Amino acid sequence: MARTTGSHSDITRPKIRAAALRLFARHGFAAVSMRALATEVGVQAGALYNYTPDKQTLLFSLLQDHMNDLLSACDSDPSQSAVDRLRRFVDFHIRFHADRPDEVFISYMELRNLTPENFAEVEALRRQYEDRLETILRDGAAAGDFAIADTKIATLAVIAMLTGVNTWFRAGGRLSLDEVIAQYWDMVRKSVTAG
Amino acid sequence: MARTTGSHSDITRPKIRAAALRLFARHGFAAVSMRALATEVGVQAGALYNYTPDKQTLLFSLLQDHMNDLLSACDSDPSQSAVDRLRRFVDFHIRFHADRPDEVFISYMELRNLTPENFAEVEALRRQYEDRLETILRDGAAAGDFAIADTKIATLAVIAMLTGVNTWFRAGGRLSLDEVIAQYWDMVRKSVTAG
DNA sequence: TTTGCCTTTGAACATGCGTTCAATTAACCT
DNA sequence: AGGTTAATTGAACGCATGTTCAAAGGCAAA
Repeated sequence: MARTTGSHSDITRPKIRAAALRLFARHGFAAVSMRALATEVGVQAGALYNYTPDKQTLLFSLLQDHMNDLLSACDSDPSQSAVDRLRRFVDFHIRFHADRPDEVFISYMELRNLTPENFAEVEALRRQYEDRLETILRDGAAAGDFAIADTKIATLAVIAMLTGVNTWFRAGGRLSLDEVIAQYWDMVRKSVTAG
Repeated sequence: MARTTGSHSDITRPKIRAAALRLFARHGFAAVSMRALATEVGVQAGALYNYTPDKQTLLFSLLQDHMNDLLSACDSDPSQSAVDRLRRFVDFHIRFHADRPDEVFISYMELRNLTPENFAEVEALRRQYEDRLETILRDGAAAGDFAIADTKIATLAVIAMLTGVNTWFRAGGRLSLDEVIAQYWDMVRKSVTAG
């Protein structure tokens, strides 16, 4: 056999990316062989190399696209008040991440499996995202809306807290996403406001 | 050659654990071969099997010991006020974790490389630790000291926030650990208090 | 000095890894 | 209908993997 009926790059390419996302998230990048990935897609291992030069580049591409999606979707309207922008950020962050558990998981767990060059690129994108939040906190502190000792620490603390939702939240669980967001917004708001 | 001069299980055993901790944290469990580990220790791969039945058990043992250390070190004196106990918890958590970056990293990253049985055991220990914090929050909420909508969420949010320190804190950096703890305590306290 | 235990070596085993490529065939264009 | 391109197969490459084990030799007690 050779080319199979119905085979087309427009079909196979997204299947490979989806399968890689799922398997990398479930078992870890190093633990997923190209043969296992190919089996999940329904092709032989050799066929994968029509779509990626190597395994490393496949991982990098997934992480890079995820970070770019994140930055594109995160609008920061500087005309609103810092409090409103922070509220929108919390809502956006939790919702966006809850929608993409595999991407988020991989983006945190598999960074060390990137080559130094690829790591630097993804890390720069992540820092851009953190800067969006830090800008909000700094603007709010300057305006007297927030009481924050160190905006860099507060940024990292808030992001860690929000991203933590992904470790336990499951749609259809005890709490709806709206309820979760409401409580996190309450805690975030109080944590950066004068007590 | 066979047995080497100076070889002794009291020396080799801790060397293996230390090397495994370091390498697993740096490269990930799946990416570290038994031969690479043996090289780091200074023995041949076969010698490792005097100290662990297999690679999986070595990982499990490291995680289990870490969680037991954590639970032993975390005293919870119920005679104090909830606010004091929470303050002590924040201080303890950040300090304990900052002292053991490799153990903490592995405990979060390599859970999925445990067999289901081993995973369940480690997970149970982790839940015990979370329960310590939740008890503090629930007591404080009952006493009217805290304003918390859902103590389970608040528990997870606070732990995620605190553990996030490990992703960026380095001794000798811009801020001392005391300064970091002070700011995190400020944020945690405000986040669970009526605003 | 001899005896027996403790520790390590080094080779071997079967299996799996990422990657390459000529051959093969489906899909598309004219 | 025929020719070109795109997609896939399946075998092969060299090398690394976790684990086992007989042989060897350091160590401590008698």
